[in-house]
Amino acid sequence: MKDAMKHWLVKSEPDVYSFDDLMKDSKRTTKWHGVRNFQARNLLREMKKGDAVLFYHSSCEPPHAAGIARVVREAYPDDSAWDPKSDYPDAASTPENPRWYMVDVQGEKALPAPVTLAEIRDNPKLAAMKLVQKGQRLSVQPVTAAEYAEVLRMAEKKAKS
DNA sequence: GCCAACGTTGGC
DNA sequence: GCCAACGTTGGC
Repeated sequence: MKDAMKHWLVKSEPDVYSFDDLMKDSKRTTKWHGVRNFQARNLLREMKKGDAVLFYHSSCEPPHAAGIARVVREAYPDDSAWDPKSDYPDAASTPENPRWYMVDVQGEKALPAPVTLAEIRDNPKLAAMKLVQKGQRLSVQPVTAAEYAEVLRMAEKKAKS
C-alpha cells in the first residue's frame, strides 16, 4: 500500500527568502538548505516526494502562511555546509560524511489570502499545531492533513470576504 | 530592541 | 552524564 501523503510547514524569513522569491524562480524550485538543527533535519529526511508544504513567513509583521509548495526531491546532503561562502557553514559536515540535508521544494500557488499567526491561534481546530505551541521554533514541522486543509479553507474564506 | 524558550557545546 | 554558558529563533 502506498503511504499517505504527508503535510509539512516550513518557515522562512521573507526578507531572506519569500514565497514570491520561490515563485519567481525559473522552475519555481529551490533547495531547502541551511537547516542546522537535528530535529528539523530528521523531519526533512521524512519528507517524501509529492508531500504538501505550507510556506510560512516568520519574523515579519504579521507572521503568516503565504503559500503552498510540494516536495520534488527527497533529502540529499546540504552542500552549503561545506561551502565557505555560504551563510550556514558547518565544518563538522563534509561531502564524505554529511551531517546536514536539504530537500527541493517547488512552489505551487500562493494562498488566496495570507493566514496570519493570530488567525491560526484563534482557530480552536488548529490548537494542536506546533506553530502555536509554546516554545516551538522548529523551522520544519509536521502538520496533519486536517490542519493543512483547515488553513487552506481559512485562506479561501478570507479571500471571499 | 527585548526576552522567553530551548538547542548545543564543553568543562568537569 | 550533568549543567552552566552561550547562541539562536521568532513573537511582540
